[in-house]
Amino acid sequence: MIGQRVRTRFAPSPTGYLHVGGLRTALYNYLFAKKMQGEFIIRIEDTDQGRKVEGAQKSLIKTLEWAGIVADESPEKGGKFGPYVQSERLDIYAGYCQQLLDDQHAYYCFASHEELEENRQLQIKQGLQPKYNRKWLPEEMGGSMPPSLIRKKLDEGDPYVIRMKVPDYISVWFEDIIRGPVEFDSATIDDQVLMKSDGFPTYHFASVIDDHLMEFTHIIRGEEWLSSMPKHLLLYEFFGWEPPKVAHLPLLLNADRSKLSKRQGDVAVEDYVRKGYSADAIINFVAMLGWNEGEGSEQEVYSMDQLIEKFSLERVGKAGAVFNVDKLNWLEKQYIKSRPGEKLIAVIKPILQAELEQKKSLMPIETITSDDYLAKVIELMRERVGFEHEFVTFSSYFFFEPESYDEEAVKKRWAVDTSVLLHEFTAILYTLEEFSAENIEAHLKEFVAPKSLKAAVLIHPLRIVTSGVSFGPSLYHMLEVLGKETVLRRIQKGIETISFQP
RNA sequence: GGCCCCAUCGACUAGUGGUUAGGUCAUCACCCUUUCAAGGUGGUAGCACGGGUUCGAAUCCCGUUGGGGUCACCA
Repeated sequence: MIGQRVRTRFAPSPTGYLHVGGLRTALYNYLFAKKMQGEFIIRIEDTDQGRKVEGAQKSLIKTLEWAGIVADESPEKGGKFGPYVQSERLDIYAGYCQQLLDDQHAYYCFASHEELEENRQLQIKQGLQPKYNRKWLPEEMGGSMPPSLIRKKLDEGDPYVIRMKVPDYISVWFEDIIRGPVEFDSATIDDQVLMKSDGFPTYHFASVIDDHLMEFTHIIRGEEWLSSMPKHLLLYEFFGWEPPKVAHLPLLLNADRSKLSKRQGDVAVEDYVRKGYSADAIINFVAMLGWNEGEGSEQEVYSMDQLIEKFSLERVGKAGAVFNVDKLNWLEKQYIKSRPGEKLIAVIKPILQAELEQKKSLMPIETITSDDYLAKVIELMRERVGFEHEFVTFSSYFFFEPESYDEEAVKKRWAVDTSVLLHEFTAILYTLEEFSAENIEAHLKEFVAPKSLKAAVLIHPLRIVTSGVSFGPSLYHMLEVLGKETVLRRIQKGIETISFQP
């Protein structure tokens, strides 16, 4: 193992969407592998046929790739350690299970669900830890079940599971990269089922075998697996294999510090994608939930490449971290502010085009869908939006006529003489040869000065009639971008529909 | 309940025996400003508690409390 190339894996079960906690686990595995110039692999753990969801495997991988986490080996990509789907490796598990049976490290168990449940209830009632009572542990392994009876059941074809025999009176010890030494007493470890009655292995058995066969050097997974670590270690010992190094990540938490769950917000990466968060921000955010550069660094914004360069398991914290959307939102804004215009245009254009199929625009389509126009909108709006799609939805007046005028704004800014003033000023705008921000501003001030009025008496109404709302970018620049024709049309419409409310 | 893990501002965290306990988000105030943002300045706010060890503990040890995970033929 020394000097061996680092290999890590993310091993989700295809039961649905990708959980943000899963994304972070995948990310840390990926970052660590890449940092060490090693390999990152995706393996699908579909040993529970009942929970398998059609299409989940594909969407899981797709979402990871969307986030920039691309595997070196996976079910779709293949690799020399395949197959990478556990349901396609059944014969492998069967072989290793037989070996454990032969070596008396595992035994057949014919107990029914009812029997087990009854036993469990009894133990709980007695205040004991629910554990299998070893009724079917054979005589030759220290139990009380005669081989003949086991043989008979087997011959009759009764359904059975295969359990591992946890050694008595030993302690299992290991060193967690994040947590340090952890110790368990074997008395607290149950005789875990290795093979289910449907012939499929359990997670514990399959993952240990695959982790070994696929030559992973480091297992990085959530803390919820910490307590099943001793079972896995025992299996490695039974087989005489060297266990990989392990790191158990702290959990992601709800605001109330319970394990991050639905009910209290979105947990699926897909939910965040749908809301408009970018991969940059989500990766950055999730990376900082439990890891930091340390050494006095005050950097908050990291690219994937920077994360790879700086990541280390030693600097992963031990305590759970609350998934705080406020910080995510802030990060998203940071990325929007610094994202190159072309990239934003590429994202915005399809959104706009979809909108244009729903709604009619009075503006020239070729103009408003041009890169040139979109670039101008972006420059005016990039510090004012929280998501990329808001370039279209939040400031829709750059593409569509205002459908209404903000009532409160009108009430506050529309005076008795506003319509008249606007009408007069329109005449000036009409004559403008150069419809530029500077020119508009100069003429507006010129118009207003002799009347000893403040520019605000026109500025606010102009914003209302052209945008419909009371907030937005610099008015003059906004008018310039909208263009003379549109501005004149909207002023006219505004004067016609808005009336002074005393 | 047994076992295991964890514990610095509301949130994410820096800190590894000597710091006015630092940064970011959020929040508050002010500045900038036609609006909204962005930006700038400043503020509020934290070492869960109790014992040790030590000249000296956020830092080391023990305990308490609190939180979490896990105890399936689910992963």
